[in-house]
Amino acid sequence: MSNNVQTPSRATAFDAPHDLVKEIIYQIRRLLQARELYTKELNKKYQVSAPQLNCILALYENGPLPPSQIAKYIMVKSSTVTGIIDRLEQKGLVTRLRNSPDRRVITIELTEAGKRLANNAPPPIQQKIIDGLKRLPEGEIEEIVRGLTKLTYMLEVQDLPVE
Amino acid sequence: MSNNVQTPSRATAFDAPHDLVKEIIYQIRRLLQARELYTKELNKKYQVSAPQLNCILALYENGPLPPSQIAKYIMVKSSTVTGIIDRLEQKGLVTRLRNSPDRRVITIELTEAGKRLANNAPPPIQQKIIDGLKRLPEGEIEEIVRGLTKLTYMLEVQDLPVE
DNA sequence: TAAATAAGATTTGAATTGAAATATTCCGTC
DNA sequence: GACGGAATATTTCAATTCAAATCTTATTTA
Repeated sequence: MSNNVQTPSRATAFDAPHDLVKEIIYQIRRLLQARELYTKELNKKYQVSAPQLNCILALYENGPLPPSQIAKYIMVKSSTVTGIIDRLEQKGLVTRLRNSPDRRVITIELTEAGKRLANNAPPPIQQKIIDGLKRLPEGEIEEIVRGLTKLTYMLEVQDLPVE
Repeated sequence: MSNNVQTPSRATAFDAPHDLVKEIIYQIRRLLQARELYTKELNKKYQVSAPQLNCILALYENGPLPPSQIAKYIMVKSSTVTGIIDRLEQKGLVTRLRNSPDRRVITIELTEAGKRLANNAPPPIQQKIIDGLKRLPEGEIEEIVRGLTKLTYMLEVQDLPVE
């Protein structure tokens, strides 16, 4: 992936849809802030943050995984996963196992408490989005997906570096 | 805004567009990671991060502002702004002024170096989107805006809490 | 006027994030 | 078997983010 910083080229009067672009940037920033506020709230009420919850759900859906795999599922670097696992382990929700023939690999496994949490967990994003989308005709949902996909494609994260 | 964590209601087979919802969550996560990778790269090449740059641009476009106003422009809480200003001040790009009759208020002002940076600034993440969007017909851009707006509307972040 | 309240900025503390450096282990080649 | 490189996990470091608490200053109320 080429994530290169480009040479400055400030928008001019000739950039056709400049206001629309501003609107898009603005909406993206809103999405991200909503996400951030939600994870803080989650943490207060359930003592588990969104990244931690995503990690738990990845393990619940896929079985025990090494950190490198978790990183791919939840789309963060593996150095980030280490910290998340640390905190989940402190809470007794996961355990680190060294049971692979390859002794570089460790396996992260849900404890019983971790499985219980996975079953009763709040959704990893606002229920509002899920509920809101349920009320839309499938065509509109597809439109949203198309739009987002175009954006991520522009950002060249289609092929996220696997590290 | 009520951003409350709602009672768990895991999606079931009866949730029609479940995979599409997952796809949406996935794409949002991608947007976030793209933003994060970009800001690291920016920081390495220009010694200024994306939030710092956005702060500089907000000041450039609107003139000197107090931290509380900057927070609104770049959509973060004001305690976050304090840290950003600290680092910009250390780099000599902005200065804190106490020139308001209300002595609680401080004003952040660009230095000459700060103005130079604003003029020659590397593009914030926007530029990639701008360049990408230039190649799309206006109708598709509007589609993207519509989709994002629907999402943020669902989150009821239309009225982001001002703090 | 005195006390309570509000507003603006900051401090503190915890979590996330990724780059870079560091171990540890494995694997191929010599 | 020894060495060099690749893979896996971790550590370290700096930046961002927000909530909550704190400090200072204004404003309102009693």
